[in-house]
Amino acid sequence: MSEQTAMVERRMEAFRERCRERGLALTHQRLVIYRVLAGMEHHPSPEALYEMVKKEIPSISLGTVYKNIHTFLDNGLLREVTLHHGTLRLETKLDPHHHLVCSRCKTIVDLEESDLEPVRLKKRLPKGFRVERFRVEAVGLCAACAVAHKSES
Amino acid sequence: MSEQTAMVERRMEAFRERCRERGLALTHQRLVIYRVLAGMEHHPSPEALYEMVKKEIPSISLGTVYKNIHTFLDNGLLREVTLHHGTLRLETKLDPHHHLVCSRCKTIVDLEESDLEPVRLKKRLPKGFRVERFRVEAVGLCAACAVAHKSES
DNA sequence: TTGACAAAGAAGAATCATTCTCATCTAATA
DNA sequence: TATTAGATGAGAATGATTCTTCTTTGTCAA
Repeated sequence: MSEQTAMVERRMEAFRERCRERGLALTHQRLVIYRVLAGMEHHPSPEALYEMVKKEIPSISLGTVYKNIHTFLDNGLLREVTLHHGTLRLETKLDPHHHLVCSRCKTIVDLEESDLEPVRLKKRLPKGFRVERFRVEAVGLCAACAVAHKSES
Repeated sequence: MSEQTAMVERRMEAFRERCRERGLALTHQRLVIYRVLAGMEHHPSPEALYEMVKKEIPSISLGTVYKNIHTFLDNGLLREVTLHHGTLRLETKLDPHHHLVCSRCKTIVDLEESDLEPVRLKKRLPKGFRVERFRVEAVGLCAACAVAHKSES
């Protein structure tokens, strides 16, 4: 069994267990969606995932893929690679800097480059990727949301 | 004159100059769009920007705002706060890690946390923001795009 | 096992963000 | 000031995502 297959198997096991814990039905569609996603090297869009899944379940609908993506995200079975897809956000400050992002209200505030220890790779990257700059997002809760969050839970 | 106003003025001056250099007409709409954006603390969406600009130019159309945003981006007058807006990207790898992002073909590849010197703030943040984790994007060109880019220019 | 019920799926309409088209309009410059 | 390339406004078109409705399927108690 290859490294890759073993990894997919491990993730599927975790998936099944989590679904049981959360009372999520283990439908054929869900198993296929998750397995396909776990087996992909890159980070597909819902549409791309749908195309892959259709090879195994031709009758599946795009809506089902979207609905399950959200179910999985809500249950910590998936991660979004990017916060703030969905709408363009703009800035006129052009010198290098980073951002604080509130994971609850999605507000973005600047973080000066000088407030952060310099970001550095430990070693050269394989694969010939040429890094031009590092973008850092400090994800967390803004003051207002931290308060709201505490009183919720 | 406040710090803030002075900063906006400086950006407007740079804006005017850049437009002249690039042969971009200095229309009333462009000046207002840019000034409003430069004066905002946060990082608005096109829709939010449009709402602000409409207070000064009620007849402006949303299409004009979008078109100018792209003109400004193309000419280095604005930055997108987030790459990858536009479509959700997913991953099943749940342990902390970062990403390499090709700015040309938008491919995303994982970067292990252990490949990077740990990210650290130099000092406590003001404003009571509570950081939960750092997300780092190493932005650059993948091997394939680096080659393509060289032969283009 | 079976049957009832809640959860999940399929299909397609609806919505939201963004882009495009095209008929005016205007900034730049001669 | 007249010319004209480039810019705007209005609204249609597109692409991504969500919603609605009806049908089907897992799950669980009997």
